[in-house]
Amino acid sequence: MRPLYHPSLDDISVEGILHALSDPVRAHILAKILRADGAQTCSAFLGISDRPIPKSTLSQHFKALREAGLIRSERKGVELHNTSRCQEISARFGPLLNAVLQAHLAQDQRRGGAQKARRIKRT
Amino acid sequence: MRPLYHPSLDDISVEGILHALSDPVRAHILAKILRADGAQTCSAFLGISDRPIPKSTLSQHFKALREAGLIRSERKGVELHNTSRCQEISARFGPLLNAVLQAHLAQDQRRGGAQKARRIKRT
DNA sequence: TACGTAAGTTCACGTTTTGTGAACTATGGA
DNA sequence: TCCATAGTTCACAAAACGTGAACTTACGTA
Repeated sequence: MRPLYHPSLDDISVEGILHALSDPVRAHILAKILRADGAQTCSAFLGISDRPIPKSTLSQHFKALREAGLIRSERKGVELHNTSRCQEISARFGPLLNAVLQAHLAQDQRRGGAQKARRIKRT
Repeated sequence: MRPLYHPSLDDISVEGILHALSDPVRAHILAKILRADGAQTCSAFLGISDRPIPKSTLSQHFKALREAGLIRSERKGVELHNTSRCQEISARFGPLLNAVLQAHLAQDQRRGGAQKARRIKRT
């Protein structure tokens, strides 16, 4: 297993962030990590969407978020502990991240996803 | 030639906007259209990047922006007049668009692209 | 009317990216 | 030592992207 790559702050790009968050599943993942008190494991997200996400796909999503600089992942035993890098990001990119997350959230609520959003929040 | 498709406000999505603007060329195009007083034609952007962009590629970029709901294009004779839909978008999506454009701009300036940004501004 | 030209679009096709099942690699118990 | 669990890697099919070449449309100009 390769070591986990995390870009330095300087290597994080606006286009990378936007691309990573242009996928609603990834946006959900980040939002939930951000909301959580402690770290979140990958498998906590297997049922995040209405259709179940395969493990391999989920793994790629985490890799995408990590390599875009949005999360930090540490191996703890058999699992991965994911925390957000939102603070660093916001310090460098200003209101970008909040605006994006907030827009996704508002959209979820606008859509019938009122139920879905609540379910995710609870989980 | 097919008619130009413009999504209604309700059909515009956060993920669509982010995906469209995760390409720096498209972000530049939108920024310039927004800055311009009147409408902008497509061919005004042939030299927007350091390497010249082929016409066909440019055409696809405009289509992407249009179908994401970010610009409105009207045929005027032989050319296309493109204007931004940023006002509508901001009314619905709040600070999202400004944050994204601002982040791109700041990044351009941070990079050696200080020159490039100035050149584009002038054009 | 018939040409020529300029602005975009469409098509075809090679390249890249994405999603996913299957096989694999840790790690932590019993 | 064996098993289960978490996540990764691989291989490959499907989708998205970039671009040259051919095409369409509109506008002169003769």
